[in-house]
Amino acid sequence: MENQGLRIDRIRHSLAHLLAMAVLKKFPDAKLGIGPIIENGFYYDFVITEERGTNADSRGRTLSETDVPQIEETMREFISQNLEFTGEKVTPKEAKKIFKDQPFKLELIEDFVKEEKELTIYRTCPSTTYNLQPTTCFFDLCRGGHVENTSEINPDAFKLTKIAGAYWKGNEKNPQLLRIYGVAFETKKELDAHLAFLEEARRRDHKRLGIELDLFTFSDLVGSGLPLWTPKGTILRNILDDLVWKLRKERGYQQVDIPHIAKKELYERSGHWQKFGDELFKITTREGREFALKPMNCPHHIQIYRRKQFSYRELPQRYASTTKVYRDEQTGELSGLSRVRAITQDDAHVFCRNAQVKEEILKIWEIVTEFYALAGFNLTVRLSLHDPNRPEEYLGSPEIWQDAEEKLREIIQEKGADASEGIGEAAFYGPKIDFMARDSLGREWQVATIQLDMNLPERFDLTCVNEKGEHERIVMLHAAIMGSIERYLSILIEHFAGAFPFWLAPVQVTILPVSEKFQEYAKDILTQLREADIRAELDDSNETLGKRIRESELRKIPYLLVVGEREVASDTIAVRERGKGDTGTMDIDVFLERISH
RNA sequence: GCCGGCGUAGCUCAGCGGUAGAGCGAUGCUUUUGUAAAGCAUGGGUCAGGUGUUCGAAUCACCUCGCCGGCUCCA
Repeated sequence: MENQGLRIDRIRHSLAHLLAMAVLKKFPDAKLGIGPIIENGFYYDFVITEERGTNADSRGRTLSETDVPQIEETMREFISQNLEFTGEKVTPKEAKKIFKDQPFKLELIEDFVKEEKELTIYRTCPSTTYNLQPTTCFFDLCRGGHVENTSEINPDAFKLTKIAGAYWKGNEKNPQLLRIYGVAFETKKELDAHLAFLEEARRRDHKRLGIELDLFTFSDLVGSGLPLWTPKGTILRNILDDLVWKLRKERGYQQVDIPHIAKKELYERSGHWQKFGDELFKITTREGREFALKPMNCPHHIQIYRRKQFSYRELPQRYASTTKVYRDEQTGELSGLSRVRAITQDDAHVFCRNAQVKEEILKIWEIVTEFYALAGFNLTVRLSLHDPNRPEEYLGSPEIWQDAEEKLREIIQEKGADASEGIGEAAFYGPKIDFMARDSLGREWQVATIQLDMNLPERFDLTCVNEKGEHERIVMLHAAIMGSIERYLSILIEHFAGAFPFWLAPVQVTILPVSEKFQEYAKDILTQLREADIRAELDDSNETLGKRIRESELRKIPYLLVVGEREVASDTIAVRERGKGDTGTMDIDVFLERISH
């Protein structure tokens, strides 16, 4: 019996070869990159140039979307020919001969020789002949892992999905290749399920839903990556932020407020000027002084701490600000709310003694757990460590790092959390405990983060006066609960498909009078709801009741209250719940009671 | 930033060398509505912006801006 996972991998790998064959059939001069398997499928990289005419301005023909169905069809033809994949070991010389027209393959051969790896070449020989060098067979440099015969591949269980650019060997200094992606499964049923998942993800896309639900907008004049928040969207932001603040306040945090720019010198001292480089939005004043929009809040909070000499008795000092940071992301990296240039962080910094670190981290951990439980997220934990092979990317000595990382590891152990460890995932000033949330579609997102920082206190000489009257070095904790409100909202919108739970819905209740005659009663209900702090609206527009119900359902309002003759007579409301239809008539007090928990 | 695909009314889109269209939304009137779309009428566009080609450009070319999918990056 074959292992399921291996079998599907072999199918995907084989399809990558067939993809290359199909592309070569259409573009015999295509240069091949690599074609590995990936999650749910495979891809293959190519350079495709086809001379078109001989005049001076002839341009290389490149593959376009319209070629994809044809390539897919060719792949199916190959599958139906019951082709075999046969591998044999070759010498570098033999390999180079076979791939003499394939510069990328030649480079790989060189790499393999350097690494003293064995060279294997796989051969597939389709019955339809076409111009493949050196014979009609297709050869690929490959360590194996194919199906034995294409008859093992279900021709209806794969699909080419998209074309994209990709750098050779993933390095942006290398030439860019054309990458064709495909998805593949053992059965058509699995493929259909996957395509349905993609469709569902597309349906929930926050960029689409956010505009539809009128939560945010973008303006070409304001600029890309700079979302503008509408009244409804702002309600969402404030609800979330208030919640975080409430949890923080209970644990001794204090709000502080800071400007959005600072002098170059601040960021030089913190290390951000060097570390962020081109990502800083820089400003030169008329007097020629250099400022930057803040890329992080820690240096500002640090300066608040530095305003006076603290006694150990006054520690920890816990400062929180919900404020924006600005990063000049490359335009191609921007995407909806997930990746923006103006990022609202719910940022806090704890200045404390070494011995207080554990307790403070546990407090933040509590906030994180409580906050995410509200949206129904289960969190997983990752300990993000520095990469010892790239010391130039981090501040501070190896000893400091080891110490800090060990401390976090202990806390995670004590919490009994099942944490993974991510080498190279640390911040440049310290290791982190990161929290990941799994959304309703099963996708994982990094959300909250707790960072232990022993470096910035060093750089800014942060101390307290201890029991002996000495200046004692303190440590800093960076704690963001949502991380970025923009990003967290993008996750929430998709998680709930825009149907926010009652506590979060920008509009919680819409009142629908059956006709104009019941407007007064409806207004009376509206007042009562608003007095009870319910975010309620009245829809008395001149439309049929059915139409107004439809519109409110599409706006994903949690409750609709229909009031007409019967309700006026009995001083009640008819309650319709989102997605559930009419749930009956009740007194308004009963309704208020019902929604209060 | 790079590769590819796009940009037409508030939204979704058609038109693709002969001078601007539909549905929804908006506005007005009629209707006074009982749980997912009442009827009629009206308005609405420097066809993203710019420069060319052409007798003529939404349509073709080039540049800029913006969006989407990837790549690179994400402290």
